[in-house]
Amino acid sequence: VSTFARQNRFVSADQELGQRLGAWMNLLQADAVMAEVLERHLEAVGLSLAQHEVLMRLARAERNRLRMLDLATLLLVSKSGVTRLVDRMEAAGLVRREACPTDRRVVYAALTDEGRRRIEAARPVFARGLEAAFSRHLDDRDVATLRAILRKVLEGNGQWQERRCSPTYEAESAEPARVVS
Amino acid sequence: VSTFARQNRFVSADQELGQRLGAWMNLLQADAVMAEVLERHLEAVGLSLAQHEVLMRLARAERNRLRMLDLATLLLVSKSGVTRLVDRMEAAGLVRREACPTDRRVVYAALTDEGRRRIEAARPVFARGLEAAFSRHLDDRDVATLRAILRKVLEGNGQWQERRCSPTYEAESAEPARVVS
DNA sequence: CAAGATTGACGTTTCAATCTTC
DNA sequence: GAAGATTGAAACGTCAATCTTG
Repeated sequence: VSTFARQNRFVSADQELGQRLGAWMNLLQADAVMAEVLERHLEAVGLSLAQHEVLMRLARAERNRLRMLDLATLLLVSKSGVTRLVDRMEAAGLVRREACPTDRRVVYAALTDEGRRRIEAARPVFARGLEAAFSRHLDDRDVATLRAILRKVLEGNGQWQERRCSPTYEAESAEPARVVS
Repeated sequence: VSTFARQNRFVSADQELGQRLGAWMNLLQADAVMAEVLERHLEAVGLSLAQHEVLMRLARAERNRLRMLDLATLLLVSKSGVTRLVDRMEAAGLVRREACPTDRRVVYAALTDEGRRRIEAARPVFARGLEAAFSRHLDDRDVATLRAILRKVLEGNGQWQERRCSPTYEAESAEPARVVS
């Protein structure tokens, strides 16, 4: 080890953090890399990653709609964040706001026909993006192991929620397109 | 994956996508949860997570300084992003811009005395944050496995760089890029 | 011309305050 | 008062254009 390394407190101090800091850095970067790949793939169908996730969440939700606050929770954004996101997507015709008849404080974000077409068109594209960023480099055991470890982290932080963390992609096409008046 | 499933492109594709999608969602959320815990811990020493990473990168760099562009690469932000970040941190007295005598296009971001004090004060706090968000829930094998898997993903995407991904890599080049003939 | 850094314009997200409804 | 949603102001980051230097 160089003289510099011995002089630098951080190098030795990092031994305490050990592999933990590295794991955190790798997590950050894997996230960034994968997001970039997915974003690039979704450009082909004119959706941002955020928009895609909104549509995906709505597509698999009961009656293809979610309360604004529930959507915010699923997307890991703030209340105002989801308001603005839905603003833009409503302007783009991808979603529609609906009133709740039983509680007038509640606003639903609902999938439009156009939104449904777009998420269905995006599906194979997104799958290919995930393949390119992820599957191509990992086997099934790796993926399962990764999920198990991440689950431990989330559960340890009291943040594991089946609905948010454990997707069952098949629900998306369970219902035929609904009539919209 | 069974032979039958492999023959059925729909089923096979969906099952695999579900696992991959789940892993991606878990990655996103683990990232968000850990970032939030770390931010909260760092509040005690008056640093944001982004500021902390700048100081940490500078603290371990040769001569405690880095070219703006190298810093941007390490932080996974754009050129202008690092300009703005250093603007704010310079105003806060945490870093200082320095000219490069041999190449006047280059600007270094360098640690100030105050910056050094702050990153040293932050070190145990950050370590506790990492412990709370991460280490507490995983054993050494989990961490090693996680890193190995994430490394596969990064390498597969051509984004593995020892310097950026491995915290024990001590030396940063303080010199301008070498000319390759 | 190419590399490094900054700037201006812009898009996105958050916080705090506000409004409405329960 | 509390819950749900929205709004204005501000923070933060990016892109494209620009400036300077090699």
